[in-house]
Amino acid sequence: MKSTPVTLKAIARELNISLSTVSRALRGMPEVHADTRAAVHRLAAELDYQPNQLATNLAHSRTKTIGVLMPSLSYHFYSALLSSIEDAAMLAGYSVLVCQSNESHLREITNIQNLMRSQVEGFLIALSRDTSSYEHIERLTRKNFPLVLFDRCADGIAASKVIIDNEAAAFNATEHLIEQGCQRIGFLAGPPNLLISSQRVAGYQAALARHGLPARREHLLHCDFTQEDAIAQTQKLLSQRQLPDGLLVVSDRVAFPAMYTLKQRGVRIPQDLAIASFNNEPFAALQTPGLTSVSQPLPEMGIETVRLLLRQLDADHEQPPLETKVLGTQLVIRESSLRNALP
Amino acid sequence: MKSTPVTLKAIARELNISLSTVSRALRGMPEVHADTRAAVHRLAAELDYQPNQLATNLAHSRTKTIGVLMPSLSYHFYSALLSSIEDAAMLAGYSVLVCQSNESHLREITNIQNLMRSQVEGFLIALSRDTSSYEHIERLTRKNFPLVLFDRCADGIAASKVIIDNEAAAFNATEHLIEQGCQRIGFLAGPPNLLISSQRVAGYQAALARHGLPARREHLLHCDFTQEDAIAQTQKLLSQRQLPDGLLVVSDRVAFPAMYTLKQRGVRIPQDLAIASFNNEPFAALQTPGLTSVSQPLPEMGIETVRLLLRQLDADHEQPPLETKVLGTQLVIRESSLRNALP
DNA sequence: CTGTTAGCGCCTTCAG
DNA sequence: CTGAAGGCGCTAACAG
Repeated sequence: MKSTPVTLKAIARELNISLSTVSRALRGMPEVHADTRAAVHRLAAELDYQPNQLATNLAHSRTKTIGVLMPSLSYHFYSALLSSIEDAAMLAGYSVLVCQSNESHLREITNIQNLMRSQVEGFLIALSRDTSSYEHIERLTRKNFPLVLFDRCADGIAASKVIIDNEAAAFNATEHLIEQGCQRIGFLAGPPNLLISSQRVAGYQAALARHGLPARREHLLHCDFTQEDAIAQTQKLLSQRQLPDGLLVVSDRVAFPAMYTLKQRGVRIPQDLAIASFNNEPFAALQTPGLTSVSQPLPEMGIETVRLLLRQLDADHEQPPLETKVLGTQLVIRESSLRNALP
Repeated sequence: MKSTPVTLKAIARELNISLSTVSRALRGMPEVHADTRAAVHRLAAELDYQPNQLATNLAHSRTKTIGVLMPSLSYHFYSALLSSIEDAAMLAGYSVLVCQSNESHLREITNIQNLMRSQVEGFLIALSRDTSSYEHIERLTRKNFPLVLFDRCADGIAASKVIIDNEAAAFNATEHLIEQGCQRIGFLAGPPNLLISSQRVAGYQAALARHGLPARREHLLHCDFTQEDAIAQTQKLLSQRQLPDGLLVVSDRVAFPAMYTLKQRGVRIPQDLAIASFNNEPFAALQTPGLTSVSQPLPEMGIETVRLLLRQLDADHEQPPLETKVLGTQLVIRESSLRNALP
């Protein structure tokens, strides 16, 4: 049996004063008599009064809430990023409503609708893997609804963005493998429709070209981010006539199962095959051998994402300035790619 | 410049009909003329009308929302559980508001307050590591506020609970190590104030006793769930005079860094030290050697948790029946603990 | 310093 | 079938 919630009206009645006085007292407005204020606070505490945020927000027509839409919280990358986003938002007095698209285009659309209905004041979105058209996003931008895309972006959407320089990062990682003596470098890339995929492929190919290495078609494999597909694609790679001696991987969560599969098949890392990956999740350091991986500046990314959104939120009734923030990355080198140092 | 949102009033004015007719039409109430209804729907679609959920909820005094409070979404266990909770809740027409306590007692308290203000109709809570008193929880139970504790529970709280049989699971895992020939089994346990810790310790000690093995004080180490402490405690274990030849670990996220440290130090797994752990995260299978781990029925746990809450939600104005649901687990045996099969 | 009044956007009687 | 009126809990002028 739930007791009826305590309202302003209730404590006003109890104290025989007006509702608005109670409201003022509780919100610490100056023009309330000390005694009244004290009495109100005492009773409120006693009754464990909690303001109804729905009502407050409705009255204010302002929720101070932002909606965050991510592919999946079970990706370490996103859950870690979420923490930093929440912190930055809280610092600015905003709270956060999170939704997972589960990599589904459809769910992304309904999530956006739900968040809209919840009156979020702006969006932070990383697109789902299966998002193939951007009508739902453009509906927001057309209304000038505050929006920042991060990590998973798409070309041609007129929105602020926070990304890393995927091409440069892939270039560097590939070049690192080349410097370690790799001649035939494969790429376990992400789904082809994701921009992060194609950008990383571009960087990878640029590095190969730069060093006069051929970009073999059969060494470029696409895989979604599931463990099953990671294993399947790795096996596919292993079934080829000419095996690669270096491998770039689109993300650690693909690289882990790939390494596992390789080790199972007796491929020595890095002697037979050197590996470099993206994201530098905590487990990368715990792999045997330690996994070389591109570290993304998660805290900074969260802060920047929120900052770009706040800028739009504050620029009320003005043309919000669009901005694309490109963050730097760092290749964290571990044993999985270190062949030169080998005996 | 954000355009003003579309309201019922706006489309009523536009159509020269009353607001309530619009409301009825949009909600598919039967008593609306087909033509009116069509016109309303058309305009609503054209204007991309989104009902203001704040207002709806306020009018209904019902949010159909439940609050979920977890230690951290970056633990795979919790993010996976969240998915199943969200699915189950959605199926019942509820949405979910998630908060992370970040293992902090204080944050847990403020999270509960915030969720209360957001008018959640009930709570699903896994206690934080640092939660040392339960006043904030009992304040809820005293009001008969719908609440289910899961995974991280505490004795003496009068609430429904969904847990696994920690003692039995630890017993089985320990016994498995004994059967594999381990004589000196250590336990990298969790923080002592957590019930899951002490229950697992109890099961571990019971198994030792059952098989006439001594429970050495120095082989029982407590560690929080951070990677740093996992490594530190493992090193502590290794610095002892008599090393254990078997090790139970409170969770995979502790076991992974522990295995890493052991391998670094040249300890062979399982030959020198057999390991079993809890949670059976996806990466457990990808370790070398594969990590033996207690698998928890995540989907079932999410469903049960929601079910117990719904039961309270529906039992409006009646004494909600308390229930503790104990779920079974399964020990997934992999190479990290298989000594008998060794050559 | 305090009370009254009028909304916020929507739902729900109750009359037509 | 449709409209008008009151209310959800709170805030914000506007008077005293």
